[in-house]
Amino acid sequence: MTDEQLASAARGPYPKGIARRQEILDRAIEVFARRGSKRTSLRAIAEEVGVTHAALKHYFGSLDELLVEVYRASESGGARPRHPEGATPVEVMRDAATRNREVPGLVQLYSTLVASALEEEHPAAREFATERFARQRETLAERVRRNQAAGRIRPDVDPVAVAALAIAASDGLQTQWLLDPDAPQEAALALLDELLAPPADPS
Amino acid sequence: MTDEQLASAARGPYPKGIARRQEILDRAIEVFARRGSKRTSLRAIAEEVGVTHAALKHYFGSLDELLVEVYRASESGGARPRHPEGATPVEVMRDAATRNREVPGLVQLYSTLVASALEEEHPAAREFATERFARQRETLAERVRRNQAAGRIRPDVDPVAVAALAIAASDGLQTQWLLDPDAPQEAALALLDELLAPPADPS
DNA sequence: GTCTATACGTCGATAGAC
DNA sequence: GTCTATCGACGTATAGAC
Repeated sequence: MTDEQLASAARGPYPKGIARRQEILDRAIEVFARRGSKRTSLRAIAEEVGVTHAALKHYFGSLDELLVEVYRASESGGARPRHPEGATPVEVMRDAATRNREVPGLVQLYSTLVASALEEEHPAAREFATERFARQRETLAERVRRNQAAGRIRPDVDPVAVAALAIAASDGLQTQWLLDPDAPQEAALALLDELLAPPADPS
Repeated sequence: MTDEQLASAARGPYPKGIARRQEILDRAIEVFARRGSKRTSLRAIAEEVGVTHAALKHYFGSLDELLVEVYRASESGGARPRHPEGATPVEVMRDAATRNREVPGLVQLYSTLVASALEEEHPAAREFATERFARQRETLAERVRRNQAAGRIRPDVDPVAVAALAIAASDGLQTQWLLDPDAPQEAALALLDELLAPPADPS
């Protein structure tokens, strides 16, 4: 089976199909953003988008795959802040968290995807989450190294451990904050940032 | 409506009913422990427990409530390590994480409950998660204060922020580790512990 | 290729018999 | 207190219209 045939089976490689798929995805994203955390079934999305649920299946293969695509698009859709080279990993996560707060239901969607990823019968969600965590750890670890070289993060900490910690903290604090807006999300992230800074040097 | 009537509607207040409920719950816990992260529907659980799904509903009200009860019991069921008064909050979370690893499916169950808690139509899960986070933050913050008084944690950090951070880190690192056993769970928690320790004092 | 119509099996929930 | 019967909704699968 060629790559083209594979792609065809899953989503249609031809201009018309690709465009249609994107069109449906755009509508779906809009529906999610408007709905907030409300219930989302394949059939409900299909109805709001204006097609049958079988059409969604045709383009996306499964509900999980559609949800992954919607999350990917929603996440990268907002205003991208372009962090300066030297921004702290925690600062990056904090900006992401702030942006997430603007999009209703996005954190819920993420949480659902991660929970599904932990169960065997959701391969699409699992692949998404595993890949995303791995890539995030890599990217952030590299940023830690840059910060260490610039003297902005203590040199005696393992970059990968810092990355994993920052991701975990960001994810966990967002859900705590969503359940209880009094939970100290910003304060806790700021705290982590300070803890990672090198000991004060009264040069 | 009296408390007794309320309890009756939900779970049966009379000795026989209570005993039966506990009996069913015990079987359900055993089923979960044996099954690992496998699929869990009200009907599947009922079949393995040896009753109909209607009976489960009678005693637990909803699938969510049953899952919450199973998680509560599984979590507190294992060997309780009784931490020394002076144990660090991170040490406490690390022990909990280690224990969780021994019970297949427990972290998945927790993750499912938290994800459900973020959606409006799961009040039982939401109440469970909100309460649990709040209580955990309180308990851990108190522990932070004790550690600060004893000079084991730097005095200049906010106890509640530390507690929220430790919980988030523990939760997030467990899911990262589950998706990728190479993810630095222990290392990241150890790192957080070190960061919270007071600056070395060469007395 | 794109999409609809239709059907299958399972789900959580509910009503009423016993 | 526990069952059977039934409900509407779900994700998925497939045949075939165009």
